Amino acid sequence: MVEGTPAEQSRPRRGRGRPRALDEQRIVDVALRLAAGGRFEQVSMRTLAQELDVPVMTLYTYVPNKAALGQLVLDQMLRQVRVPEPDEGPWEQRLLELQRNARRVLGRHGVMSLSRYGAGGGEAARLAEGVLSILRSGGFSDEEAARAFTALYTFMIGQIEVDGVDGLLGGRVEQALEDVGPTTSMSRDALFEFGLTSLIEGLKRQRAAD
Amino acid sequence: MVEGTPAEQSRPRRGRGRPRALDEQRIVDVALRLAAGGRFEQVSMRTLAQELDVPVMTLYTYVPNKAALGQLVLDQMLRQVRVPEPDEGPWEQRLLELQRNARRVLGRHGVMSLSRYGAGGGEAARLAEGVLSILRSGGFSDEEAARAFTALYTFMIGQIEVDGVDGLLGGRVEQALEDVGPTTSMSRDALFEFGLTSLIEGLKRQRAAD
DNA sequence: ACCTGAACACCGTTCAAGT
DNA sequence: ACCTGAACACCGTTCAAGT
Repeated sequence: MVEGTPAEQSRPRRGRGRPRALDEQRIVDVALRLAAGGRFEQVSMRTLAQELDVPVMTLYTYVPNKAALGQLVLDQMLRQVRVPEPDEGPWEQRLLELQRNARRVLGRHGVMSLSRYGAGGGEAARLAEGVLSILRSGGFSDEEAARAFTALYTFMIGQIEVDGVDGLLGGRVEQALEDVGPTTSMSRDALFEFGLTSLIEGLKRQRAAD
Repeated sequence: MVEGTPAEQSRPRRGRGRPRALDEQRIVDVALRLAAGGRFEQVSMRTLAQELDVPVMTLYTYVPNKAALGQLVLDQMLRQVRVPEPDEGPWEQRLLELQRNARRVLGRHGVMSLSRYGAGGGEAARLAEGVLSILRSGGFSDEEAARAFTALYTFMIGQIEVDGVDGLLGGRVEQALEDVGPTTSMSRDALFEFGLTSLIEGLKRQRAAD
């Protein structure tokens, strides 16, 4: 799909057919950067264009609309999530590590409403397959693995959502939770580990019970 | 805080001081109705005003801004979530039932991005206290209960988020998940029960292990 | 006090015209 | 083909003026 012929590359400035001012990748990169610390929804096409020093409508030469751009950005984020290799420890640990990676990557860039941009690109499928194969290596049948996947996915979406609010509020979700009632000495990271460990433990029991 | 004097109530039509065309409750009710099947964010102040047959700016006499209205709407929704009484069965079952209730209520009205409107009103605190007291009755210490609460909260936020997308897409989340990989014969309701049961089971083990 | 029209500062995107 | 200015159909909210 890469089109650049040698001819084009050797004389980029003399181009008669006006050199493409932009490319999809650059748009996605800058969108990702602007979204950092906030939500992708908050980045407007106008702001993005301004940052790229280009009129707004030029963006639409490369991307059909904002939703499509969202999918590209999501895919780009997910690409950075590493799936642990089979030899990197027991399956529970690999599963934990994968989810840790995902949370870290999604947290580093601005968290977007993940569930809203759907599976879209191939990266989501890659990660899903990663989770499933770890579960299978842990003795889950296909059906059991699919069920467990859904539960893990739901928990992760919730975590990202909560982290997202945290980011927007400047680390004050604990405050909000305290206002509501419970207090714990655990950090947010520790609570994530705790919840995920508990869930994995529970899923293991359900499998054994089958 | 209710102000209505008998005098006012006995001659509502003759009011010299122009009868308040609206009240907060009516605005919240209609907002809740309009949000049904979608997201509260999608209901615009303009649409809401139109439905109430009132100029947009009149709304701002009763409500400072849309975010504040969101909190009122959220509180109104949470008010409908019943907390099971202590004599309604073992704690695991009561916990499951409470979460089921919450999901049903939040699903019936349009799901809003729950986490985005924060604790706000007293209803969130009421439900949190409900969950905590059930956990305590299950032998969790305060600290353990707080940790477990966070995990359950995270899972619930994720579920609501996923349900929300489901609603917007017309029940096609399964489709999206299938595209990504895993398939299961379970319904979404069954998967919710499965995930929650697993998590509760895991939390129980973590408590026992302490 | 309660109410409200006009206006402001934004959105994403369509459309027609430019090279 | 690639690019783009103007315009459209929206937002939430401020402000000043009305009763």
